[in-house]
This record gives sequence, C-alpha cells and structure tokens, in this order.
Amino acid sequence: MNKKEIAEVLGEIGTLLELKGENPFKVRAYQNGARALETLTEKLEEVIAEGRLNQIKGVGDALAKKIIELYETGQLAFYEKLKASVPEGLMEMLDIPGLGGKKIKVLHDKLGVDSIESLEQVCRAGKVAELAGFGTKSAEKILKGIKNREAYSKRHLWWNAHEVAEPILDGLRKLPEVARAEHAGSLRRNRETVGDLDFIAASDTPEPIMNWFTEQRDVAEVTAKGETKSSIRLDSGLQADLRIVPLKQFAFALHHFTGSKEHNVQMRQRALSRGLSLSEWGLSDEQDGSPAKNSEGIDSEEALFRYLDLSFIPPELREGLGEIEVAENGDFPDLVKTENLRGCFHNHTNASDGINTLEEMAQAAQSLGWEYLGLADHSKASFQANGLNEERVIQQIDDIRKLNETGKYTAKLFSGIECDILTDGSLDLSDDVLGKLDYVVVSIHASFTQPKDKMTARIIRAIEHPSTTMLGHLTGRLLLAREAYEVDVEKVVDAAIANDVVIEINANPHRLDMDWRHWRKAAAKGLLTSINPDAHSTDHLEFVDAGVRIARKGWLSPESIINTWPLKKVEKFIKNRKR
DNA sequence: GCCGTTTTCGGCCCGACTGTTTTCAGTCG
Repeated sequence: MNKKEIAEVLGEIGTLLELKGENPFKVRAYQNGARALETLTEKLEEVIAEGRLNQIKGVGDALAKKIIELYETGQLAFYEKLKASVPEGLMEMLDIPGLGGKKIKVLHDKLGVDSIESLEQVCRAGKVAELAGFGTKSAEKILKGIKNREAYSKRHLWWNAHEVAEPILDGLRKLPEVARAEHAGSLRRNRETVGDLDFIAASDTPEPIMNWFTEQRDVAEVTAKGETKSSIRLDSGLQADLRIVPLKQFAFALHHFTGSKEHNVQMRQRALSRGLSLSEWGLSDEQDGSPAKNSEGIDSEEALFRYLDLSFIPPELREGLGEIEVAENGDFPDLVKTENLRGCFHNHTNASDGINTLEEMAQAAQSLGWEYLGLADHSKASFQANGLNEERVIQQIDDIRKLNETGKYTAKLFSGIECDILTDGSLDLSDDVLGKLDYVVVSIHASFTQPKDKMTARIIRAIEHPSTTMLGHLTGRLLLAREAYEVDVEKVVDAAIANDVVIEINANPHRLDMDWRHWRKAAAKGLLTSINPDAHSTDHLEFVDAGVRIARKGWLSPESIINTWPLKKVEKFIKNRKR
C-alpha cells in the first residue's frame, strides 16, 4: 500500500473509533497520524527502511507498527476487526448535522440503528425523542439532516462560494453598526473547494447585525443564533457563519477563524510554550487568565504574529505545513499577484471549441492590459472539440502572423496548440507542424484509466518531445466531479525540469491543476509554471485570478511564473525551448 | 495513541451554541 492509501486507512480507523465511543484523544492520534503521512515529503519506503517512522511527529510506536503492516501486506488485522464490528451505515450518519460519534453510538446501542434508513424509521416512530439526551427537536433535526444530506455535505468550488460570499461581506460592511468585516475560513485561505462560509465582524452592538444576517434573502434556515455567533443555511445548501466580536478582539477572531485548524493548533502550542493561552478572544496568561503583557495593542494579524516573534504569514499559507518554522526565521517569498501577469498561454478560439474569435480574444487581452496572449486550440484527436488538423494549424499560424503584422492590437499573439498526448505518449500532430508553432502545450484528453506507471511514462514521453513547451492540466481532475488520473507527480516534475518544460497551473476553477500541494517543493527544485485560464471565451480570461490564488497557496513568486515575465524575456524563453 | 526543560503519567487548543437538562454533554469549527 502506498502513503496515501495508508493515510486513508488510518483516518478511517479514527472515524471508526469515534463511532465506538473511544477516547477522543486516541481518535485524534489516528487522524494526526493520517495527516502526518499525507504531508510526509520523503519516500515512505526509505523512512521505513531506515527505521525512522516513529521519528515523524504524530507517529509513535503503535502507529508505526500498523503503518509497516499496511505497507508490507496491504492489510491490517486490527483495522479489519474494527471495521467488522461497526455497521457500515454508521459511517455515513456522521454527515448528518448534530450527530457525532457519541450520539450515533447511543442510537445504535439503544435502538439498534445501523443505517440511515433505520434511523429515519425510529425518528418517525418517535423512539428517538424518548431517549435520554435526545428530544423532539433532535429527532426533527435528524430528519431534516437526512432529507438534505446531499446538499449539506457537499463542498463548493472556491469560485462559486466566492460569488455567494462577496455580496454578504459587502452587506455587512455597509451596516452602520459594523466597524470592520472580513471573510475567514477556507475561502480566505484560497482552498480549491470550500465547505462553508465564515464572516467576522467587529461591533459593540451585535443584535441588529445578527438580525440582518439571519433575515437575508436566500436564507433557507437559521441553525444557530446567539450574541457572538449565528449560522444560516442558504438555499444552495451552503452554510454561512457570522461571528461578531468587539473591535479589540477582531484581529484574534480573524486569525482564529481563518485557521486552518492545524495552523491554529501550532500557534496555540507556540503561545503555550511562552506561558500564554491563545484564543479568538486574545492572549492571556496561562496560569491566572490575566491579559498577556502588552497584548492590548494587538490590532492586526501582523501585530499578533509579531508578538509571537513571527513574520506575517499570508492567510493562504496557513495550512500547518511548515509556515510557522519559516516565519520564525524570516520572511516569505514575495507571493505573486494578479497584477503581475502580463499574458497567458492556454486559450481557445472558435477554431476549436471556444466561442470567441481570434480578434475578440486579442481585444480582451488588450483590455486586461496584457502584453501578450497565447492561443492554443485543440488538436485533431480531440474530435469532440473540433480539434485542428495540420492544415488548419498552418492556416491559424498564418492568421495570427497577419493579425500581429496589422498592429491592430497591442497584445502580441503567440501561435500555439493544445496538442493531445496520444495513448502511447506520442503527439497528435506531425513534428514538422509542431516545429512551426511558437509553443506547444501537451495535454491528455482520452484514455484516463491507464495504470499509474504507464500513464507516467506516457506523459514523460510527451514532455521529452523537442517541441513541447508546457504540460497542460497534469492530472485531468475536475474538482468535485472527476478524480485525477493515476500519475507519479514527482517523476513528471523531475522530467519537466530536466527537459526545460513548464507545467501549467490550469486556472479553470474546476481544475486548479497541478495541485497547490506540490508547488513549493517543485519550484524549489527549479520547475517553472504558467498560470493559464484554459479560456474558452473572453470572459474566462478572468480565471487567471483563481490560478494566482492557487500559485500563492503553492508559495510561488513571480520569478517561477513565466507569464509574469516581460514580452522580450518570454519570447526568448519559448524560442530557446525549441530544440 | 502521542508526547516530554512539569519526561513514563497525565495531560492533550479553546470556546460558542443547542437541546436537554436544571448544571451540562455533545457537536462544531
């Protein structure tokens, strides 16, 4: 079993133990162990061979033994036995709001509930309301949760969540009682998907704000309403939380609710190591609870980090992945901003499956103030997308050359192609035609189910083609819709570096591929990227903003991103790429 | 189950809200 699969098993053990009513700290130990494996950058094989498993923070002797058993045999007796002792139906009951391990255990032990169906039956029969610790409201809430569980448990694309969140934040800021307001949570951290929305507001008079928040249009349900916190469920199924704190606590609350959980745990541990307790309300003496010395002046996150001798950690880096160690020793790289972009390279026109003409795309790029735009329509194997054959490619090269010569648009147009990587790793167009293009993006659009080693070799062969400039959407994933295909990312990254090939950040909000989790390490090894919107219309060019957010999340600064480079430098780069 | 200038036991991040209870457990983030 590989690292990822083992981490999944450990995580599931945690859930199963939770359902058995085990010690919550033991549950967390398994979850921590799973996470430690997921974020392990070394090869698991080597760590095991060198007997260093239990040196990983969060992995002790017990977990190390289980990891080795899973790694060597693909099975774990402890896990099999545990799984057999918990009805499968209990796992999915955790998705129902208000039900956690303890309540599910009671329902199972007292009423024999072993599935969502049987849970619904006992609720309707009035048996749940009679249980100690439950009541009529609990039963109603469970029934509602069952009815809506698909909508409630669904995550949302960052792009869509952002569209919902923006007007709410604007509305909050316009209220006279609100001194400051921000969004927090995974939206602020630029995660590719968002579970719910978090808003933080500063005010001394929370009541009218809470009323406004819970009475907005599109509110399907108010699930909590208090002085400092309210929760609503929107018609889309998306949940939104609002916290209101006095202005003095705003920085602490904003930091706290921005998270991540892992980042917060580490920050609190850092505070504790200095005899201080950190919460959303401030910093206090761990012993007597009095406010920490000189902490009353902390009115921004910058000041909070400074107080703990850390440089400012940008929100998107707060994932508990080593950012605190870096902040201890100095500053972060100068993260890329949307205004650093001077163009982009993976765009379609109506020659293949885009909806706008070449000229409309050129005009749109110019309106964005860009210096250049690369056109990369599909190649002929993408028949469904009206891909271009050799003849049409030659024609388009000519069209682009002529349009450039008219000087009609200030943005220089590059002629490229999004060339299909065929099943065996060869490219879909003749070498002769590929050689005539300014640049070539290579992508996979078919045969997604090849085994990992075959898929990896296929992509690497395409990378090694002398005309290849960059690799498009590395894993083919569609967020929340289609899994990535199996591929050894590390090997592909190494091959790209060895061949001077760029790996794009596909900025389409459904893709955001290659994943941000790989970029910090890959860029440190020398990999370059291009933030590409994969635009199929002029409107789609704005997707680059989603790509910039992911690049920031991957710790990238403009030097690693070729479409932040000036025209001359980019021209030279893609020209020199041709071998 | 993990971890250790409180080191092999006894902690483990912290607080709000709900629903049930009548002082608090469970859930959630």
